[in-house]
Amino acid sequence: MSNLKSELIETAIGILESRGTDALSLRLVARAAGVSHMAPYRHFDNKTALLAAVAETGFRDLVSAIDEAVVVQADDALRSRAIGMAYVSFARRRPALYQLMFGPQFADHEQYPGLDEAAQMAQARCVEAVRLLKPGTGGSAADIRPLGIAVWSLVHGLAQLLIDDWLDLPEKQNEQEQLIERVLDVLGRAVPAAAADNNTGD
Amino acid sequence: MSNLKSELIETAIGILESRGTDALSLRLVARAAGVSHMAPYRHFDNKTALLAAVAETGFRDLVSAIDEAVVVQADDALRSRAIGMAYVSFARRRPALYQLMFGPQFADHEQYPGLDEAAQMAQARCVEAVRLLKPGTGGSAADIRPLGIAVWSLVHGLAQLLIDDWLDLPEKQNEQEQLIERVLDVLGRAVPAAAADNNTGD
DNA sequence: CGCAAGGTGTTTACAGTGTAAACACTATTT
DNA sequence: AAATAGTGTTTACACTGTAAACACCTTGCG
Repeated sequence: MSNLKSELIETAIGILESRGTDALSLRLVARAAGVSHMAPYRHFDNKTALLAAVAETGFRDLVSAIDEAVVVQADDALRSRAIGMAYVSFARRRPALYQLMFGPQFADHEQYPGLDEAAQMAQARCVEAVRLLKPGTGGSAADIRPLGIAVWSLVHGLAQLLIDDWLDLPEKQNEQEQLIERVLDVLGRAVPAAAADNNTGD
Repeated sequence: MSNLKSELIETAIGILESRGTDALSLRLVARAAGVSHMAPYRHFDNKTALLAAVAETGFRDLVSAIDEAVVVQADDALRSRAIGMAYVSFARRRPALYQLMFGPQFADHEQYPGLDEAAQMAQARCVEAVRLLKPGTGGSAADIRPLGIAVWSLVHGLAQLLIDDWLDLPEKQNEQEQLIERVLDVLGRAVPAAAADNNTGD
């Protein structure tokens, strides 16, 4: 059983979040973990594979954060909103990790099945946010797919724009959160409308 | 007047789009441009500054692509939709460039004012997409701000998810585009609803 | 028991990277 | 004519990811 593998992942996350993405070199991770700079290669094919493992635990943390935020809510509408807020909050709380998770390095998803699976779980939470708002029987899978994608896109895009500071936000933090809530609510109100559209359309 | 500066930018874009982000090293750009590997430093403070210039022309290209798609449309609703479609199409057509544009390297926006300005122009097109859908007098700036951010977030997030292949799309390309349209339309329908909400709310 | 095998770590080596420093040439200004 | 500023080059350095060869330690098996 190799203790070192998971220790490297945690060390990498620590460096990522304390010193930033640019400082995250394999050699530094190895040094910080107290091993030679080639030791990581016994547990990961290459640097990207280590980063993929980091990204995977990132996705699992994200899913946990969402689930924890959801269970304490009283009704479905609040639960749905909590998913979006928890998602964005996670990204803002751990920006470097979040960026890594969606970095372009893992283009070949076949190569990192664990990462892909963890990401799917995050996506599923967005679909869940839609389902919680849809009235009635829940509808067919085909119906909610565009809505689920829309929620994931909105929430992910907003997270990125916030992290990279493309939006100039109000200074006060509660105003920031209010603005974020309002952005998320745009979709929150759109979902029942779209669902009703589908019902009358058929 | 230095021909080399803009030539380096174009060369960099060429490498970026033909060989990918990982291959984009300063030294390769210099070699491809036929100069010594230190020549770029006469025109850019460092590698990031060159990348910022590349990103800036990327944003300008994006804005051009949107504007060209808009002018040929017949009415406001079509124009609004065309903005979103053109945005996403650009990202899919030039994925490496798009990723670079939103890369985390340019966190300090004070340092790259040209880039920031170009990005603001792209954001303005998203706000415009909202305005085209809002009925009546256009409302106050505060009203549309969450809507504009929502549009930019949705469109940007969708672009990223598409580029990095997180969504598993249908194979046929026209089905892909139909799905994308449906995702964008979720917000397209939400905007008038939200606007009406504001009107009745006051 | 002895010993082969495989897993885990090390040292050494190498090509490639971003960038600092010193130098050369050319055009412009005074 | 001389000083200056702009543009390019060569050289040097610390750092990176990774390949290769070697050492150790466990484990299974004859």
